[in-house]
Amino acid sequence: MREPNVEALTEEQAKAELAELAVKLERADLAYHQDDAPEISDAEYDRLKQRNAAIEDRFPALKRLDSPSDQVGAPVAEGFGKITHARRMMSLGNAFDDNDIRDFDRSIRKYLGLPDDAALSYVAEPKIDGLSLSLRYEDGRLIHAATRGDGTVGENVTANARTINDIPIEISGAPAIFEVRGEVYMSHEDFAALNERQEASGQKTFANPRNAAAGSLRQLDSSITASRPLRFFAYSWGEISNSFADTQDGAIRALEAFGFSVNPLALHCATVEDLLTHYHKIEEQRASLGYDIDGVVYKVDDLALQERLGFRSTTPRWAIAHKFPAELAWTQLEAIDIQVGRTGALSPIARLTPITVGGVVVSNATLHNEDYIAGRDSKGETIRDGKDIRVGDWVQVYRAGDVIPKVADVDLSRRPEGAVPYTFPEVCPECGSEAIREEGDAVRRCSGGLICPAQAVEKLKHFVSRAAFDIEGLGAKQVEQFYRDGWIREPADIFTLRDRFGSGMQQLKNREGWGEKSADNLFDAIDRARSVDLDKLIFALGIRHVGESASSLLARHYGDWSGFETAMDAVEEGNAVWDDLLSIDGVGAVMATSLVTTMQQEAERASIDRLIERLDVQDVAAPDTADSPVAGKTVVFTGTLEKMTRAEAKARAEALGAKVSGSVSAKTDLLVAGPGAGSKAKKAAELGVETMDEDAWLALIGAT
DNA sequence: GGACCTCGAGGTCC
DNA sequence: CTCGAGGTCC
Repeated sequence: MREPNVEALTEEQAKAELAELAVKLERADLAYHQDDAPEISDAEYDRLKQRNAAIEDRFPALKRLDSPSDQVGAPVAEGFGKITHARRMMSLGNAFDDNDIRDFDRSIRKYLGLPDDAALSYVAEPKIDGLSLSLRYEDGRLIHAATRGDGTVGENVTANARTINDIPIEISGAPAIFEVRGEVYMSHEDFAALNERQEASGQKTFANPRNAAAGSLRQLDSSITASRPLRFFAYSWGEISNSFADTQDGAIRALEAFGFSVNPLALHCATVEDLLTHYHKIEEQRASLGYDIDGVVYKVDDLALQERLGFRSTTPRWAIAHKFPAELAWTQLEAIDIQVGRTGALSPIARLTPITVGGVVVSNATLHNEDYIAGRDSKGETIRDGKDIRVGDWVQVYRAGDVIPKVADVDLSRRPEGAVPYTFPEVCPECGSEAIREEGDAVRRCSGGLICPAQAVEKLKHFVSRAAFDIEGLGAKQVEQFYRDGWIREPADIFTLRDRFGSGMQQLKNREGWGEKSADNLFDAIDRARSVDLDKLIFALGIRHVGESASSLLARHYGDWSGFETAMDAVEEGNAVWDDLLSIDGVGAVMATSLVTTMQQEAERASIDRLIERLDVQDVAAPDTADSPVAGKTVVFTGTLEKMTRAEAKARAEALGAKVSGSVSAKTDLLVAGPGAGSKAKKAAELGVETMDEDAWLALIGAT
């Protein structure tokens, strides 16, 4: 098909085509360099490049930061499209010993209101150490495949998933809409062979099968993925158009019948003790399985109960991962360095003689805080038998959760002569200000505030981060560079960058990696960022204890910047504004104090005022209450609930936007009364509060 | 006491 | 992106 003349393109078409060209050219580059097997002819490649340049010439503003025409410093970006999961992909809670599992069973019984001796069965299966993938089938055909991503939005890796043998392109017998979830992994044998091939062809080898699988699935060129021996176990599902099983065990059998590989070690267990027996059996077989596993997953078998148990913010209540003990290794502690964070926290880092732990070379480990180094935990209790950590010591390290390197133990018999206990600095190593440890606080903090360069830089990094201003072309690295050069010292400086260098932009252009276009693009991105939602702005300020969710609460409460600002100016502990602030569900005294102290601190506030002048702050609308019959209502439960427990009733009501309270007052909108309701029902009647029974409530919220 | 959030940390890959 | 400690809220 012939493309339209460049002159005839609308800006929107041009943008779309540039995006397409970027992908095509990148694929071609990759195929050419990595594969020695170009996908398109040289002539075609040149034609695409020329067209890309022509469109960029006509629409200079549209030129991408990762433009294929830029030879230097053009990082690979957005190779994959995004897919929003129809159902969130959750992670699992972790357990580390048998007692954690008994607690898990107890808490489920409590939530469901089941007695200790009632039957409650589970399914146990190995936790594959790979990466999770969600496959969507419609009418039996694979529509797309998405990685987990942040759980809500993943990357579209459909083309790559199609190359995996264990993933059927068509299935039969499944519901019309069927999202299968499972784990992509690589076997030990295939991993070893792949690394041999990589080495033979002079390419870099992978540290472990997990990384090899992840790297292979995220190839932009699916022909490379096809050459990698990936496998897939199905174990779960997302959106389905109709139910296909009553139990977890039945679901696994059904997945198998539909044509998926399922793990042969999945086992239905009638009791917790059976789960633990199976765990230890799997642990014994671990080395001979032929693929990496990092624990055993337990799930409540009855799907109706899973439904009732539901989810916490990131994990289901009805499943848990029982992790294997971490691998340990001994190495020497060469030094202890101190890093200063955004809030001024001084964090000690162990510099270690590099050593391999769990398939990865570790050279740093966190030491948390000064008590941890001294051999005490936050409650003053002894850890590591009270042994302190000294520079020069031989220390045992492991990767907690198979990720974070930590120091587990110290070998006193090998302690070098003359080793002295570590003295934690009482002065900030970055700015020399006093570092103060508040009573009852585990961390020591630099008191320098804005004068501390480390804090200033970390605050700026936070300001431009993804969840805050998210300015394209201005990442952590650039911020550091700009700070060092004195161009950006506080957030407001970002928005005057163009004015300052508008005419003398030479300085920026002359810098390595910055062409005229990329500088222009940066300024355009900054201009776009001027229009910012109130919640993102509050979050960006980087106030201690005020994170993403608190910022959103505050923004919704105050609505616009002037409302927020007025309140912050007027608030005083104990006055009406203070009470109003604390009335926000989720805001307590500590957060409020931190917020108010910061907003009323002169230097800090002046900096914020300078910033606001440069911005166009967007109001935040009140939460959408349209789709829930009880949103915003205050509900009280009383009497015996027969179909659900208190905790369950509360969680469900809150999920629908209701506020659940313990006692009836004039503020109460609705009383749900079971049998045996007493004084509360009476009081509700006196106050004229609407009252209904459990069945009416369930009908109201559309549950059965 | 449990759930949730904030914060800070290191490691790997594209 | 992951995890865990510490802290907070309910």
